[in-house]
Amino acid sequence: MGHNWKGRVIFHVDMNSFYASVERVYDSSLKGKPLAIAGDPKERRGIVVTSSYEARAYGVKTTMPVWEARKKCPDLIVRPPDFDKYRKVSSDMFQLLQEYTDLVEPVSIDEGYMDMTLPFKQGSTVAEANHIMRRLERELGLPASIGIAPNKFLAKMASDMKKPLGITILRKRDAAQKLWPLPIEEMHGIGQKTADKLKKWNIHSIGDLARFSPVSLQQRFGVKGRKWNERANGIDERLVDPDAANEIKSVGNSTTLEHDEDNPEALMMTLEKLSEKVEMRMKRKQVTSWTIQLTIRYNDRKTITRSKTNANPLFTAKEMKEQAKVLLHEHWSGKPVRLLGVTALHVVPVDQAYKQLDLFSYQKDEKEAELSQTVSHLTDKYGEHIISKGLLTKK
DNA sequence: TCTGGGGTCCTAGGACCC
DNA sequence: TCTGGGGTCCTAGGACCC
Repeated sequence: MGHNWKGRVIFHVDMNSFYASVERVYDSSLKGKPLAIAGDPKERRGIVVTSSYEARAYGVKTTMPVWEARKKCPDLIVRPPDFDKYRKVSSDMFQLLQEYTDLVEPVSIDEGYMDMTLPFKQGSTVAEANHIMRRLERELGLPASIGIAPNKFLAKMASDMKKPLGITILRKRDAAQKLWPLPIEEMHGIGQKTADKLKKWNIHSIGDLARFSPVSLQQRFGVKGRKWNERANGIDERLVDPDAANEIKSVGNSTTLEHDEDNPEALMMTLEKLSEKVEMRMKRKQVTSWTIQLTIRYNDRKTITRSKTNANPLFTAKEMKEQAKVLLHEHWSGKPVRLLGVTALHVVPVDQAYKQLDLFSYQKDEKEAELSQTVSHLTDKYGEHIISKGLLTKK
């Protein structure tokens, strides 16, 4: 009965049909009805993003086209997604979780890990999870499921076991009974492609994976293969990292065109709009980037990406637009395009980029002209206060 | 008259440098 | 005269997740 000082207590909090639940908070007439959040079918974006449990009972599933969902469930109510609203509610939700511990790691808009090892005494774990679940429901109107386990992987698998409004404890010693019977597709991190490959090795369940030779798995699938074997055996050392979500790596914007497009002017115009949106979001996040990536999906769904890394960060929408246009000009086959995307890669905070640039230029005099140009961009975009912290004061 | 949009991580080859 | 080995960066694609 002594305190298990070696083990961790990890929660995985998973909101149930999050977007649909949020819509119901704002419009109570949607309660108890089959509801799907989906894009506009007229714009070819009509796929189901989330659906209520009432809709799921009819066979409505995520990524299903709206026309197909309506065929399965004629009374289906369809609402367009409102991501600004969801982001706001999501931030309320994480704030509530942070009342229990600082060690909250958001993994997506509607789920996160909590390291609950320290905040309270042994024995109160389930009560604490209950408290969180009830408050999410009462104060925010949102149903959630919580998985409790000694590590992230088991907590994640546990939160899936009882939905909606479920609390599931999954200890390492429960793995054989509760985890191993599950089909391999249900393991987090294993998708259809990998499942198909594993089945050729006669690995059909998580238990099969747990009992399989880790050496063989590593030989065939690399480090990933060994990790699958470990996780299937209930082993996962990854820490809950509250800062993980702040370390943005890329910012992108893409759109499926209303119809397949082969008119270069129309494509260029779309590219401009996409670049402007990316630039706006980067500005809001106070980040910059050296690399621009263009994504083209053709009408046969074949998708290519082409990227270019610059000597200097691309600060303005104009520069990003130019870069994206050059990439399109160089790499577009001329065939009709289904989707276009612009993504800034290798994203870093503006102040950090500025420091790197400073050091670089300090060492190379011939970069002086380029630098002062960049500084003026910086000044335009972010104001004097950023500049004054660094290079200009040195000069 | 199918299959969105936002991401992350990993792999692998080639260039380049020492 | 026929050539190593390590490290890093860049690029492209693939798999996966929500």
